[in-house]
Amino acid sequence: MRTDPQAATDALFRILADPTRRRILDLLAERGPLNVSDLAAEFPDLVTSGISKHLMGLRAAGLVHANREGRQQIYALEVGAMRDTLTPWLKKYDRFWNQALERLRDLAENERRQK
Amino acid sequence: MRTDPQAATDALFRILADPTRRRILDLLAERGPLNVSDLAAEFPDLVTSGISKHLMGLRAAGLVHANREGRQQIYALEVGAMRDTLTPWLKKYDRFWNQALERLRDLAENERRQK
DNA sequence: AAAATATCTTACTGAACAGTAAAGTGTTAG
DNA sequence: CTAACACTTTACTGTTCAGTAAGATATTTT
Repeated sequence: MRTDPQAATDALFRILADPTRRRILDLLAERGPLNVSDLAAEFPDLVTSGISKHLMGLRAAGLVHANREGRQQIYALEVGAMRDTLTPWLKKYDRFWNQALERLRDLAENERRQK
Repeated sequence: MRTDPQAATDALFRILADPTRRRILDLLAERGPLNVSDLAAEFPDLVTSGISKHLMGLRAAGLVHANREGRQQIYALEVGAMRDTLTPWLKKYDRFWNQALERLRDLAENERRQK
C-alpha cells in the first residue's frame, strides 16, 4: 500500500510551508538529534506544546523520527521521505535550471506563437 | 536592496505550498508558455479569476513572468528565483541525503548521549 | 462607437491551521 | 508513594488564505 505520489508531494510541501517546522529541520541537521526541550529553547516566542505539535506533524510526514530515552524523546532527521518526494519533483524543472536555455526556449515559443 | 534570504525562503515555500500553483508551474514546464485561458482550462473546478490570482502570486514570487500579446498574457516559467533559494536550502540536507550515512550518524549521536 | 474577448481587481466567505492553555500520560527522583 | 519532570493531547481562538462573484480595465472585432 504505497501512497499516491501526488498526495505525498502535497503533504510534503504543506509541512515545509511553515517556517517553524523548517527551522526545526535545520536545527536537527546542524546539531544532530535533540530532545523537545532543547528544540523548544530555540523558540522563545513559542510554547512547548506548540513545538510538540509541530514535531507530531513532521513525524507524520516521515521527516523526523523519535527515540524515547527515559522521559525524553530524542528527535532526529529522517530525510528519506523528503528525498523520495523532492527528487522527482525537482527533476521536472532541471531542464530549466539553466536560465540561458530557458530564455532560448521562451524566444522559440514566442516565435512559434506569432504564426 | 537584496531581500533577506530567510524571507525569500519563507515566501518561496509559502507559494509552493498550494497544489494549484504547483500544477501551474508543472504545466508551464511541460507545455511551455501558456495564456491564462489555456491554464484555466486545466482546472475545470476553478474559476478563471482564481487562476489569475494564483498567477499574480507566482509572479510576485518571481516564479513566472508574463508577456502581453494582444489581449492575452503569455505566462512562462522563470526558475531563477526558485533555483537561487532552493539550492542553498537543499544544501543543508545533502549531507543527509544518503540514508546510510544518516543512520551511522544517529548511532554515533545516541552512543555519545548515553555518556 | 459598441460589443466581445481576455485578464485583473476587489470585497466577501468558509475552511484550514498555528498558537495557547490546561489537562493527560509516562517516567524518574525523593 | 508522590512530587517533579518531559512531553503529548485536547479544546479553543484568531488569522491567513483559497475560492467566488461581480465589477473594472485593456484590447480587438464588428
